Amino acid sequence: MIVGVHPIAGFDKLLHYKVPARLEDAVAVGSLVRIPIGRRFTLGIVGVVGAPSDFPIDRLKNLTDLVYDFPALPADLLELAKWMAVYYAAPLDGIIETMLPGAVRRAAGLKQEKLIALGTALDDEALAKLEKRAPQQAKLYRFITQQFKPVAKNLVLKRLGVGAGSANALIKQGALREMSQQVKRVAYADDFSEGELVAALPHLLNAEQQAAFDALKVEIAKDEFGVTLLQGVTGSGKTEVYLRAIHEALADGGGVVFLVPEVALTPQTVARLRSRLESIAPDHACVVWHSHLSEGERVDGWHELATGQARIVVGARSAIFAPVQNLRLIVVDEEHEPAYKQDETPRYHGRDVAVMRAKLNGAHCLLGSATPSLESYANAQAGRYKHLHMKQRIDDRELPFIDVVDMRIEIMRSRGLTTLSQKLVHGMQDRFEKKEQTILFLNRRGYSSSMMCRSCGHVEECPHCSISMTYHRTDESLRCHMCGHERGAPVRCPKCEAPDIRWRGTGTQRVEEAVTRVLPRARIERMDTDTMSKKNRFRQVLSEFRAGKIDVLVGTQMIAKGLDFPNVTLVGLVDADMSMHMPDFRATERTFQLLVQVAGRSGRGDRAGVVIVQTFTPQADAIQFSRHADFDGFAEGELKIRKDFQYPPYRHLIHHSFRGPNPEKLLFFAEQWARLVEKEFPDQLEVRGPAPSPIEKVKDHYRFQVWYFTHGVSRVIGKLNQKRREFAWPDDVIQVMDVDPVNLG
DNA sequence: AGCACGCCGACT
DNA sequence: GTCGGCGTGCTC
Repeated sequence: MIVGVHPIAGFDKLLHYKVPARLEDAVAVGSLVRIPIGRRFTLGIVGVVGAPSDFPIDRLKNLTDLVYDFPALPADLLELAKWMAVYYAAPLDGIIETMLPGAVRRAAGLKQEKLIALGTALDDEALAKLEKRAPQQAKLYRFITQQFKPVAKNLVLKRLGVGAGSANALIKQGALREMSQQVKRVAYADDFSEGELVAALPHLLNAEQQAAFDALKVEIAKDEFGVTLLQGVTGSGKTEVYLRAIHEALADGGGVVFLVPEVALTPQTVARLRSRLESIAPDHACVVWHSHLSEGERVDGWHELATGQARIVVGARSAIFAPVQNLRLIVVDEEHEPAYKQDETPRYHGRDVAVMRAKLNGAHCLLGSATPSLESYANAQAGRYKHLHMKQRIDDRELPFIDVVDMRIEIMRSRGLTTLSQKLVHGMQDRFEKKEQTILFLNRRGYSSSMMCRSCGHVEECPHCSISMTYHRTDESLRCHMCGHERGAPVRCPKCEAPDIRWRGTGTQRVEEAVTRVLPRARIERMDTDTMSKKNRFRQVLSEFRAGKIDVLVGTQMIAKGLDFPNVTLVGLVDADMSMHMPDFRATERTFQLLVQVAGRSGRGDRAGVVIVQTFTPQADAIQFSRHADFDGFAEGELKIRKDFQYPPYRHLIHHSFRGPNPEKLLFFAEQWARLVEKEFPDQLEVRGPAPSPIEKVKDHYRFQVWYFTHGVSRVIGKLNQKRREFAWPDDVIQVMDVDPVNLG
């Protein structure tokens, strides 16, 4: 029997090995095996059974060992890994590595045992000397000389009552040899502790939940691939629908993966979910999977799933790689969350991988969100996903005190450039007098301005990137900070021809200045990348703010990192719409939500915390605020897009980086790349900015980068990989840095 | 990733 | 003459 193995050794090539007769029955596709490679040993995953086509069979080596007698990377995960390698232009071995828990990669489960055997034999004289000077050592030595094969070190020492020191001394002088061998660990004792079974009441479903569940039940019963987008406002009880669907899949004998964003994996959440799931399927343990588990815990859970003792896993992003058998359902909660994206190679999106894994297994994938991502929404609109709605809240709670200020009116009133509305200014002054605090949020740093039409609200955006163009005073131009697109600054509005163009100063610096003007005695601190360059500054400012030494904090996204400010009773979103024009508007949305929570928590008696939202465009009417708690109390206050909000169409922004040690070679790649784009992708690919970018030196290697937009990621990357082979580019020369959906209005 | 091989400058 | 720098290529 001959098998092809993917080594986990830092390179990406299928190597073939002969399988020793004793292992033939147990080795199969997906097995984790130990292989000799060069003069060392590593682990590898069996990828195919069969002889190589381009390598002489008589030169094949034997594989050394089988680590587990079950497939460590089941066929579906191996397929998934191959798909990911193409889709994310990442080396396959790296992907396989991320799919396996670290301990498994190091062949844990195999206990190391030290053996000792005879080394260079001592002559009689030396033995006699030893006998006299070190009787313990002599005793051990004599015992070993009587053995036919190496013996377990700890066993022998215990039997003979000899200390480890004696053995080590003999080993050191060469009379004995020490070696280690791996021993199969005894199967895990099934001792998962009975978590207090929190009263796991089967909640009654309301009409909407029931309708959603009925629809899902049909989908799951089909036993074929499909995706459902469950769009339900927060508090509409999505979780209960998930649980019913999971029950359905488990009852069918299937396996389930339940993904949640990492932040949602609090101990309470996990405990509650776990007790509910285990009451649904009492025979099957629920494995919890996240980055804070100890290595042992993770291996145990992995083992239970891989052997079929457990059929359901709840976890963050990487839980999508759990070796769940007979997969029938994957649930991705809060599918829009950016936490599903991995920011290191291999860069992948947990939700997209989930959809693909469902496809490979003929399973159903359920995506849930109150505010679906653009790509999921677009897929639902296009009919590729089934779209379910839940619009009704289970319990209506009071709304936070949220004021939306129309800045167009504000500007007319003040007849000039306005950064802070009257309402916000009065609010801040009031807080200052009461010794309470204010946070002003604006996700643009610096002093730069953007152009905006005063009569129609039009914001000039980059035609390629959809971000607002930045005004550069030096040469009277508008520039895109993303792709470098440039045009002369217009005199009248490009849309309605009105001459009322306003150059809005919306950077944090300008906000800080404005606050100083209206609150001259207040202590103001600005927090953005410009001011936080020093390492400890960030923590220092946050702790000072918390201690009340700062009255007003002006900041960008980064203030969302330490949001525990009980004395903040006013939050100002200085420019709500500009934020919504940014490509990463969801991150901004998230910051909004967190800030609304801050205000929601800090009410004073009968006086609720206040959020003042400043906005210029009618589009902001689509922004709606609400305050309520989800099932786990995770969201206390939330901003969301109103349900009839029109999602803009989207494309993907792809960022590739080409790297290598040789600049001349890289230059050659760059030229080939340019020719490739010209010839192969005239309509699918729109390369932006200098393409390719100049070659630059980074640490010990060189690189150039390319950004482009595309409607079909897999098509383009597939083509690119094909060309890579044709051009004989090295495997690792291309790296996908990022694949991001971009909204283009 | 390791490791060998091979091609050039420095030097016990 | 050899030692050793790293650039290049291979590992079944």
